[in-house]
Amino acid sequence: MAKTGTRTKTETARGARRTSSAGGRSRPAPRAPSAKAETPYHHGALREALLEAAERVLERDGLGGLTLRAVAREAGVSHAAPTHHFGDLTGLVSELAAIGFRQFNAAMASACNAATTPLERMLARPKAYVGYAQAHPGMYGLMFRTERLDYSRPSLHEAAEASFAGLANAIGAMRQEQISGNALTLDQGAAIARAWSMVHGFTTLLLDGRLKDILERLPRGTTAEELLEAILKSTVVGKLPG
Amino acid sequence: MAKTGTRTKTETARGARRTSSAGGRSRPAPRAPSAKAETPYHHGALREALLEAAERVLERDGLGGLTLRAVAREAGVSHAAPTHHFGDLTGLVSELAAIGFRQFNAAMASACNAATTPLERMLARPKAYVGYAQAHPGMYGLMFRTERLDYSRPSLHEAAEASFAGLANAIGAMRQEQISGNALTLDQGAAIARAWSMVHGFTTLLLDGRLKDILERLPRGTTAEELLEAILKSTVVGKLPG
DNA sequence: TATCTGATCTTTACGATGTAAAGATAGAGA
DNA sequence: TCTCTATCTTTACATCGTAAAGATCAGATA
Repeated sequence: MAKTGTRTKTETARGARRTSSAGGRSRPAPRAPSAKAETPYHHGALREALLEAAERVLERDGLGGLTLRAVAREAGVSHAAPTHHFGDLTGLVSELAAIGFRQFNAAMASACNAATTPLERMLARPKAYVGYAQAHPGMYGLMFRTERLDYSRPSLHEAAEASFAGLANAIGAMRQEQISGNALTLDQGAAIARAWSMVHGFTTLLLDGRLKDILERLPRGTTAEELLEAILKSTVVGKLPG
Repeated sequence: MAKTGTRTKTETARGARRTSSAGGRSRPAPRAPSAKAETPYHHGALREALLEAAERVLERDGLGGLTLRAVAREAGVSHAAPTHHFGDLTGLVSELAAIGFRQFNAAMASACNAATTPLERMLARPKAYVGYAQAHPGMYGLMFRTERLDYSRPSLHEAAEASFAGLANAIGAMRQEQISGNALTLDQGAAIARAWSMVHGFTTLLLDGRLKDILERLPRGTTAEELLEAILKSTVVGKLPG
């Protein structure tokens, strides 16, 4: 998609760069954490810097703004630099999505650990799911909306797999069953797919603003979180263990 | 996204014009159906032809292939012709999405009408929902995945609104309540959001291939439809009226 | 120490896209 | 017949992804 923005800056913002001039330039270990200052010659840690830049661009300008060239600009390198580290846009996007999945998994795990009562244990995970998506809508869109993901990349495959495993285990715990990785009964599969579908669907619709109609018709001031909780409770009624 | 395809054809394929698609394209008033290879001067019904071309491109090449220029090529007109009818890509995409919503609503309505037993009545709508998405994955992606939709366009707004109204009514019927358009109780809102979230989430995950893991672990040969049915029945257990 | 080598980054180039603006064309009315 | 206007085509430009060739630096080697 061609950007129609007003920016007309010359592509290679080499002005900020700094030619070696400062003869000393001893940069043994990659970059002291002294932020910008000296732009390094070979940078030293471009890969990580590009991923961080990409996340900033994503959350600032949305999925449509996440381009190879925009990321390169954000990181202050030439537009072709990312290619060397990620191959192509799909590569960068996939690595960023892997980071997203890891953040996502960590958020759910920590929420589960913080839960104490059975009811809390039941609600913690889905609430963390939606909460992460609300806090990082760009990342969530990257993980679940983009078509440009390459799941054959080990990092992405593993992170996404871990996400699924966490879900399956949570459902298994709720049903007081051991869910083995191998086979599932139709009942088990339905329980997993149902939980995932509902939370993922809710999140997608919420981020797309499609639940606004419903929220506005609810008693004054009802939040999305309250709606989610009502859904979860009605779904799970009478199924609390113990 | 720059296409990296092999095509090198000159943009304005003014030679191959006419006779291409056997797909009807009746063109009412202008041009007697003499079927001579004459390319029409002003075409006469470009707007409709472009929308039909767009749907073909979408289902053939996916969301990423749906570009203004590709649609213009498919319709055999210059690349800038669509602009006059739709303003920009968002305009064309939004009008096409409106068509999709109308098809979608019609599919669900007819499925509901065909249902006879209470159980069928309960399953007909969600099954038609998923069925439409499976039959028209490109269209469904256009309606629910694209960010380039302009809901301020009356045609799109109305079609999407009708879709929501149908859902709300169905839930109301299931709960044997009259759901007025104005206000909703938390219970009602939760029921509507829950149903929509679940079916939409299931559809999205299914189209994205994310349910493959589950399906493969289920008893040999279990289809997505059977999984959906299991989900629906487990959700609705003991709530059938009558 | 001086040079070579490979990895990293920059330049340059090309075809693709969306969109704006100006030119051409034909159907409808004067 | 002539002009007007909506429709369609050409031309132009900024941006995008990506390939390929040039520049630069870190570390190994001689």
